[in-house]
Amino acid sequence: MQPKNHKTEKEFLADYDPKAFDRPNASVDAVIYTVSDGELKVLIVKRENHPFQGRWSLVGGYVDLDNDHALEDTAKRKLEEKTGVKTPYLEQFCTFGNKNRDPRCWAITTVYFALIPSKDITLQAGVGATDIKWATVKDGCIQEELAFDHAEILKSCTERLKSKVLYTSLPVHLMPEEFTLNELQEVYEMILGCKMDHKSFRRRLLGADILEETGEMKQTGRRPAMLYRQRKSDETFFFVRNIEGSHGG
Amino acid sequence: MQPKNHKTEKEFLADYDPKAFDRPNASVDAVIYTVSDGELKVLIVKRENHPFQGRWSLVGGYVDLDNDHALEDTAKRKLEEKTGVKTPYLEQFCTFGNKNRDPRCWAITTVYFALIPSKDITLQAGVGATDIKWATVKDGCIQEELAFDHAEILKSCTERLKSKVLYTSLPVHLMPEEFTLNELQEVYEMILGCKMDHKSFRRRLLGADILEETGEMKQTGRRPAMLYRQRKSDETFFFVRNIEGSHGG
DNA sequence: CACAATTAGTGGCTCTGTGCCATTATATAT
DNA sequence: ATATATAATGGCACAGAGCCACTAATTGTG
Repeated sequence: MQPKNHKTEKEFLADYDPKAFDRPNASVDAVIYTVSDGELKVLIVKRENHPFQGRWSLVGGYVDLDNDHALEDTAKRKLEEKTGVKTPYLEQFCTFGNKNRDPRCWAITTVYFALIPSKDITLQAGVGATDIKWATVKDGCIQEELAFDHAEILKSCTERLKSKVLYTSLPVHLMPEEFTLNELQEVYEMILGCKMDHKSFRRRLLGADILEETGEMKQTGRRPAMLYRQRKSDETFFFVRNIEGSHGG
Repeated sequence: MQPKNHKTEKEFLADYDPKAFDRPNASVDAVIYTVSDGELKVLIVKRENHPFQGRWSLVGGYVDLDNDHALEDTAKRKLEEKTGVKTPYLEQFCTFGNKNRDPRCWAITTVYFALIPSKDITLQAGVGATDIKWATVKDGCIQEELAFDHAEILKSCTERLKSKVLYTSLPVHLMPEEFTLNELQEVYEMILGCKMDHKSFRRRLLGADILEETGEMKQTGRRPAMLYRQRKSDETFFFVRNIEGSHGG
């Protein structure tokens, strides 16, 4: 069959104008989680510009076509701008795209989620934001009203986080350098919203062989607890069985 | 803090020009799987236009800003155009975006994957394609050379499919209206590339309560086998434990 | 210095779901 | 009848989770 277009590929590319077509407006957002004061928190910024001027929103922005090599770089760049963290746990969650989510036009946003320890982070509002803070996540929601469909994004992203916590070692990425097993368990419980059995939890985590003893003990005022750290190979562990809540939780 | 922009949101929206900014070129692709002749297959089309004119590619295209309400509608529309199937199992897989994947410009594509039974499908090349066919997937690859980064997309998408098959009832969506448990098991084995134990498989699938007996038996020339169909509530079942291959597979 | 209180960690049992492999059941072909 | 092929079940072992009582180490109190 004879193609309609008689140009060579080279000629075609030379003549191509990306702005000649109507395409969705593409952006990147990041749901940045941490744990502090015994609560799951998410990073939000106050929007400097329209639309939703003055409203809180997730951290996000547009791809820098010259300097971002891939989508993930946009997410990493935004995260580093706001928190200074360079090597977070970062995972693509989902892409939301429809006609109504942005009052300006048909818009899509690729959402990443990040897990970072809360220590040593100094927040910076940076460009496009007049304020920045951690908001407490309860049942996938926060008190602050969010711009665009960000409340819905946060909700479904938190659902995804919860379901992955059932069969992975993800919460390890929320911990500081050194931590006790009970502290780790508390983070699991906080995310899942239910208590877990000590014995099962220890068996599971220690059996995964992803942690190593530091040799130091944490002095808590009661019986000291062994301190652990992540092993070098910081790959997420996938358990073959889901964990359950217990104690009627 | 006083915002720089003194327009009202209404004024801002009235003045907004989506084409004033450089954004990635956003598209949608679909990895459409089926099973026939005892093989896993994926739908590919031959490109009518530049770039990669004449090369095979995954089914895909651009969002119709007027008629597609959401990203998923674009995937559904493309799938129906090519196969006539209106209600496939369709799931968002991942969004690929970087500077180099399209020779024209910074491009992102949101990839969906679909599972459809092979019966009653008549393929239509449609607009933008000069040919269309099913290609056999082996180890996540097909023989035909694919345009853009579609080979990589197919590979990682097939990996995702495999990993989900370990703990879900997804393959049910590849089956015809009525099927035997052994036929379903063969599809599992084909996707995973290893044999499974009969007893475990039956226990698992029947225990999930997602199938119902039709009452009819399939006449195979040997002992007849019970025919099953999906129950009405066609939600994917998530097992709490992964299944393993066996028999040294 | 005994003893309570608190937190860390283990022992030992049951239960569920899977792996494994032998056995029974039902059809056709000769 | 007997062989053969496919369908389906029986029965046991094993891994990992739930459960709960127990031991261990520390501090505070009389």
